[in-house]
Amino acid sequence: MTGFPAARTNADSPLLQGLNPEQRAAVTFTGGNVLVLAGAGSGKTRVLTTRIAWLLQTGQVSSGGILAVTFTNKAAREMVTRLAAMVPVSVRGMWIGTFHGLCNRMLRAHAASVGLPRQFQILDMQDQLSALKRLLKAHNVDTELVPPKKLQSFINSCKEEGLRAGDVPVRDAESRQRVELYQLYEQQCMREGVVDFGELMLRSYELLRDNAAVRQHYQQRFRHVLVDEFQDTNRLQYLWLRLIAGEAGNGRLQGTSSVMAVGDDDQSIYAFRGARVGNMADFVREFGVAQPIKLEQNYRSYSHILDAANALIAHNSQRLGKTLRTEQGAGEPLRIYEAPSDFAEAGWIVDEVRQLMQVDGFARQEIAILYRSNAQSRVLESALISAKVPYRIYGGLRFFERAEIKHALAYLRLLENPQDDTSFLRVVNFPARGIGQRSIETLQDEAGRGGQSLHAASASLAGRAGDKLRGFVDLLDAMRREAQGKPLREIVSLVLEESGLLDHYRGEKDGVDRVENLEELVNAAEAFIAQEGYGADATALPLDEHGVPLVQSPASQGVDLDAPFIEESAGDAAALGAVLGERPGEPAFLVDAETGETLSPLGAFLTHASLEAGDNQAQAGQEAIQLMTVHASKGLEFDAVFIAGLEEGLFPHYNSMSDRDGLEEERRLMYVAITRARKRLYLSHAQERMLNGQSQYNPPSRFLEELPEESVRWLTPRRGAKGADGDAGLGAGPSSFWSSADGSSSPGRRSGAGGSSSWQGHQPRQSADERAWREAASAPVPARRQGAGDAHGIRAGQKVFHPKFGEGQVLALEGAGDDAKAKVNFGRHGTKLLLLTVAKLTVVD
DNA sequence: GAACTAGGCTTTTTT
DNA sequence: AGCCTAGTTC
Repeated sequence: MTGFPAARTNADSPLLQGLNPEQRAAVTFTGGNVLVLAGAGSGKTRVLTTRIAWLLQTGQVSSGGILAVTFTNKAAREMVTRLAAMVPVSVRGMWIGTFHGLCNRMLRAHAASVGLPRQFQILDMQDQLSALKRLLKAHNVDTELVPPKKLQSFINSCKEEGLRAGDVPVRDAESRQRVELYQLYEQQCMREGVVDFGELMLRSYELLRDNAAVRQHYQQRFRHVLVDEFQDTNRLQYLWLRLIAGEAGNGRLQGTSSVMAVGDDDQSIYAFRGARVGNMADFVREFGVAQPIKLEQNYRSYSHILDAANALIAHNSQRLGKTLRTEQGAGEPLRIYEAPSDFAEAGWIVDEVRQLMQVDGFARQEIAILYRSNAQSRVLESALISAKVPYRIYGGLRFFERAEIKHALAYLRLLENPQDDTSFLRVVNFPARGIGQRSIETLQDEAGRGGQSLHAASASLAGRAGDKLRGFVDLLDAMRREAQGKPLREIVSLVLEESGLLDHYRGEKDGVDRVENLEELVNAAEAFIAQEGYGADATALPLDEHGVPLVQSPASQGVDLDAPFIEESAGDAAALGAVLGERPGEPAFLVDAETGETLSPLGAFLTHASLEAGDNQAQAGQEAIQLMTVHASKGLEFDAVFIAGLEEGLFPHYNSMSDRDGLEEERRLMYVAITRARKRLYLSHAQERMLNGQSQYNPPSRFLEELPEESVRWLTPRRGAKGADGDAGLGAGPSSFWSSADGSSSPGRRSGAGGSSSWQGHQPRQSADERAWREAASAPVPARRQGAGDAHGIRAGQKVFHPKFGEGQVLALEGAGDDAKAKVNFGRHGTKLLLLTVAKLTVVD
């Protein structure tokens, strides 16, 4: 590969300006494969993107020879953006994406060779679970004995290890059954033309392993492979990389390409989903890494924060070894606060947040509150709401995972692939069209007999059920016909209307948000088209979710492949079967030369929806405090960070405390949390916490003990020391608990530094809230009256409490004995007629 | 088929 | 406590 403007050698390239010696060594490494141990905040992404830019600029590789793999779409996007800003080369032609995104791309290009229909759909976890439930039902397997979720994680972990059902050893009847179900599930997926996430990876691996031509093609194409977050790779991903990097079949590595694996063993926090830190050591051995490069210079945090992180992680026994250092000053020590309750903890955090903003001038979006589990966000949220501090919460349902969106996507998938039974079942009776369980079971039996899809079987069903089912199928077929040739936006629109989804939600009293989301889906479709270049310009290349063309344009194949700054076109497509088809007046399609099948804009959009579930919060970009789990915070950084709920059992979590590996992963999680902070770090724990509906009294996290004395400051007397907190300990009953919680919110309690302004106005607010809280928490005492016996301590006009609907007023009573009912107005929840023998009603005095 | 209730479950999460 | 599923009743 020649032709780049004279390969400038190292030192004078502007790209290398400002890099420290280790970073520079990594960027310019030329000795084959290398492992980069990149500590938190050590400029890892910069090194990765600069290396790609440097490789291109020095003419060592053309853009088509680059393969860069990340774990999240966000990371891939970031890499593309930064790279585009760095070098004037088109990022098209480079393979930059997530493992799954790239595997998807590979499978689409070779669909016929891997035995998949070109328009195969991708199952997300939800879809997979419902497919499994259906399978279990069809085979009369007791879900008590084989919980669907267990089966799901079994299958997924098999795939993560690279194991097909036939490869899994069988020991006893139970494991035999699981393996059989794995096999049956696979058959079901193939029949329906769907693949799960693990399958994308596994099938792509098998393609490379079993098809020498394909393997050699990609091996020769990718001269440089870069892997981000290498500590999070699972076994299969490792094997996949080995093949890509030049392993010949089962033989040894031949080293056709150079691999740079970048990772940090101390930040490995995904073992629970198959990540294998051991891949780092294996990589060093099998890929012949002479000397790992360590990036230990931290550009993010003050030294108190780093000292704390280093001291904490030193408690782990299994490490490759690495110590972060910084040239920034000491900064302030970490502040540790003990609150009497989770409620008080939230109150304290909000006060500190306000002080950070008002007194210290921190920007809102530069403050993050981190916690171990999502359940903890509630208290924090309510404290922020009452203090009127805008916040943004990560996690939870994402756009494409919302029920109404999944429904709409199911209709769209059925247009694309009528065999998709999971989607069929999802919407066959939604909105309700009189097709009940019985009809569906009959249909499933019929389909099972003929080995047909539900769609196909509908034609041969007799009776009223058959008519109704045919009505549904006709509707789908009509929509499909109508969608023919229309732009994606209109297809989505017409499906929303004609499926009856919009009408359904418009008629629902809480349907406003859902209607809005559905309308948003139309916009998302349009944005997808605009961004990906479909349709609008028939000569544009179809792009995948990272703005990379799915295949090369035939027109570009005549271009000098080595010309500088020209879109690379290595021609996998031409070489291996896929060509870009363009028809006058129609959007570009991806065409499989072997089968002639096409991937339409709709197909591409559906793939996009599966692979990238979208943001979870609508109000992105707004200036707000950031709330998220520690897991979600990985890769981010903030000026000020709060880590809440540092209690034994919560962080470290119970389920991880029993073995050393689990505990060490928790400690790495804590390490990740600490290293998110640039300037300030606040740690807190509560003596009492409501968890799963009951109070828990947990001692402070052991991780607090593992921090160096010099770098922390306790704002409250350290546990064990005598102090004002003594009264709220373990033995405290409900009443003393609440009084102690109240006590904590009095300004006088605070031993930390000033900032009194943020304290004003806090006290009354919290007391009011706490009163409401207390009422809600103490009101229901279901044991007090249940059953018919004294059913009628209840009279009209009384105030009652219902565990679900809250407080309400009894409007009327009717019936008697076991049939006695009360009509109760629950305000916000409306008026309900409740059977007194059943409903858990309590009289409120 | 729809509405409602009872009962079980509950770490983290991306693709 | 809150969410989801299964079961019951109208």
